[in-house]
Amino acid sequence: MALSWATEEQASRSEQIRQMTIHLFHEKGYPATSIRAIAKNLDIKSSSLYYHFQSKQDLLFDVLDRIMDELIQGLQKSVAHGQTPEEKLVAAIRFHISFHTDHQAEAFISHSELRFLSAENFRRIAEKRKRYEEIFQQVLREGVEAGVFNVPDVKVASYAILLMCTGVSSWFAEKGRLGGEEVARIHEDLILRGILKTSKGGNR
Amino acid sequence: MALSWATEEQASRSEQIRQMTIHLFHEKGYPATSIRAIAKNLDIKSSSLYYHFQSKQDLLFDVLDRIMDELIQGLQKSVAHGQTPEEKLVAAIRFHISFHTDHQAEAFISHSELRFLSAENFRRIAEKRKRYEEIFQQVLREGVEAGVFNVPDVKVASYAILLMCTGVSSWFAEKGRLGGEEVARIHEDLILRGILKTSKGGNR
DNA sequence: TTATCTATCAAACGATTGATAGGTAGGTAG
DNA sequence: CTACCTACCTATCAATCGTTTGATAGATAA
Repeated sequence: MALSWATEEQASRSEQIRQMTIHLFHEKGYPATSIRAIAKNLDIKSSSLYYHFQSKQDLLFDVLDRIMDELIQGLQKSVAHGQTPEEKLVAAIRFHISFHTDHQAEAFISHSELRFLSAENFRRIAEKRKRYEEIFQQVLREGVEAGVFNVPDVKVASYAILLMCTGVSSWFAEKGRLGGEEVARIHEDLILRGILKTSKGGNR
Repeated sequence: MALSWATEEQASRSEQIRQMTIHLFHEKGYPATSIRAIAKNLDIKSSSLYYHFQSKQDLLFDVLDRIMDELIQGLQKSVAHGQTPEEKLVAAIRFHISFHTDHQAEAFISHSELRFLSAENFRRIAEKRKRYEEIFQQVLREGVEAGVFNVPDVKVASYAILLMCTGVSSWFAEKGRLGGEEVARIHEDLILRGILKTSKGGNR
């Protein structure tokens, strides 16, 4: 059902619109991206977009909502693979960073364009973001209760970790000096050494 | 000379415009903030703004340029107070976070509105951003050379640290559970324990 | 064949955008 | 008094905005 189009060899027009929207929102942001610009890049007229989406706001919400679903689903799946809190945290960090290196545009707009959502749409997306953050916070809490993590404030720590990794999407370059895996490893080390009670992560 | 207005009891009109611009850019961003909206909030007409600034782009650059100057100047001054690399890093983190909690709007737009600068203006601001980052990287490099920091990649580490703290401006609430100093202390601990060779930062 | 659905188009709507031109009240300087 | 400067104003410009309307060619279904 959901995402079934992703496996088809040819993306539907709706999906083409979503991809182009993500691309342009990443470049210029929601207010500076006109409906006409999205249409022009797909070689159709702006009025044709309204056959697929009700409004520009509707398009923004649709795109962000799907990104949040991908994020939540991926994170849940990654964390489920780990047994100990430490393993779960590493899996979570690894997923979070790889998403931000592999889907830079999606990751970027998933927080940069939040303020352009209508009040009601913002509420719905914010709720999903909270769900995403709570998965991280749950892992941290488990580690604290198990006595392996030294975290004075779970909420602040989760924000610090998330934002550190989220920021990767703003500077990471596909063709850059480092690959996504190396970047992920460096962040894992930094975070683990920062919160583990027994200092394990040496120089690898 | 510069910033002399800041000490006057009554801000000049130019400064009023800058402050209102920062406020509105923070709320809505550059493209969604009209010249008329800025003027209306100051009870003048939009055409009057053009007496003080040449263009909307000029206003954006002026605002961002001054923020970057404040950041660089403040960071240099803070770091100069420290003797050891560790002291310098703590001072840098403390300044960076306090700026992001005390001047949330300025800090936020100093990275969120970068993409709306013209090519030439972007070049100039990006250069100042680089100068700012290089101060952090220099401190880290000193710590590595002195053998007290364990940092596999100075550039990535500096980004991780900066972005973690920069992100504070996106969630920190003046009236929230934690004050700016507590937030700063938590981040200091996390970072120091993450990069120090001898694990000092215990639970304070 | 006839009817309906899909996906597009041209044309136009009022509203808003950044910016400019020209004018003017009030203060300052010679 | 005269000349100039400061800081605003009114009025207007072309361009662009999101959106709506009505029409249409082609595919699908009865």
